[in-house]
Amino acid sequence: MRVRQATSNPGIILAELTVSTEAGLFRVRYSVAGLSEVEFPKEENDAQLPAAATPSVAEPVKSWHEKTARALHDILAGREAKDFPPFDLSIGTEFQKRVWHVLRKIEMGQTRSYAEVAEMIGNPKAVRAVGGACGANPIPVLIPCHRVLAARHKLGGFSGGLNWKRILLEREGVLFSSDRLSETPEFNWRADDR
DNA sequence: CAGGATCTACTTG
DNA sequence: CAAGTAGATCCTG
Repeated sequence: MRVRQATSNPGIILAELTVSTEAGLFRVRYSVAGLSEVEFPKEENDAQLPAAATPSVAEPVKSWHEKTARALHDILAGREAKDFPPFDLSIGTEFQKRVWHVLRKIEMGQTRSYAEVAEMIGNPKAVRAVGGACGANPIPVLIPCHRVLAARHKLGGFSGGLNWKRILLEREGVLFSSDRLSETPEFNWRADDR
């Protein structure tokens, strides 16, 4: 099996929009199949573009984007996101898609270890490969790869920068072993820290 | 074939 | 307890 997807051209982007949050400006992309990519705010993007509210986009994307924005805000605020846009995960390999699918089952506030995820997909020894699949997750936050920790509740890694993983987990009230504190500079988004 | 967002089991300060 | 080391394992490009 494992037929190489010759069709379904996943690379074609219909629209690239942004979602403005207290944590910065997220950049998201849509294909014909749905949300295909979420990018964490970068310092450069923070110098917000014209991005005046909701740009004019055709209807499929428009409602998808509303859901994306809402879900993003909800999760960042520590609230359960209920409504998601369709996801286009066609760029992934079968293995990665299996992992991403399982990640979606980890509810807010919960965590799993890379080893546990490996077991969930029925490939208990592919622990390290699971880490790779998490890192390849094209839709972070909405597909909660940040809820996967290393053994003994250590933080583990994160492609988008460990600080984001910390922030997201803290927002969800998850406790983790202070792995390594270093790694990142000043982050000042303090969404009303109570 | 080399390299990772790992893990377990030691061994050392 | 924190921090290395070694070997095992498996998916990817």
